[in-house]
Amino acid sequence: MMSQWLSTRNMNYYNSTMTLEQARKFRDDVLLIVSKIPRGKVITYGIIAAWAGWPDHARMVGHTLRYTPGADLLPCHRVVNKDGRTAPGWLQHRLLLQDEGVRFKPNGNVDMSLHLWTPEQG
DNA sequence: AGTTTGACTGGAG
DNA sequence: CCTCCAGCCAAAC
Repeated sequence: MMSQWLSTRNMNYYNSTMTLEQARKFRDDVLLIVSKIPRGKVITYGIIAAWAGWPDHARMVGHTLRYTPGADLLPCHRVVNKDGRTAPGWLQHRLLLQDEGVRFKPNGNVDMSLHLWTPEQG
């Protein structure tokens, strides 16, 4: 159940910015937020990281979603970068969003003015 | 143990 | 609109 992200890297956290406990909470907060994103809405890695209390860990949000087993059961396709760009190398990302009505701009990015969602919006 | 690599971000061209 | 770069930080080499 425990993600490989934690189980294989426990040692590192004690020498890094997070304790193991903080890393677990971070992961749980990330997954919690993602589970709450409404259909047809998107959120950014940075917003999630800040909400979880680690504003500088946007990259870790992406890493968590990609490598935590079970994260694929959540609507993690509703997470894009701050410009609305879909994940490089994940071809279905755009299609999954389009299936729920998300509009894309001519440059290929999500139209954030229409679909950005923040945790404060409930 | 040092370097490179990412589902990142902000700012500068 | 794009690319490039510095800062960011865990993971992979």
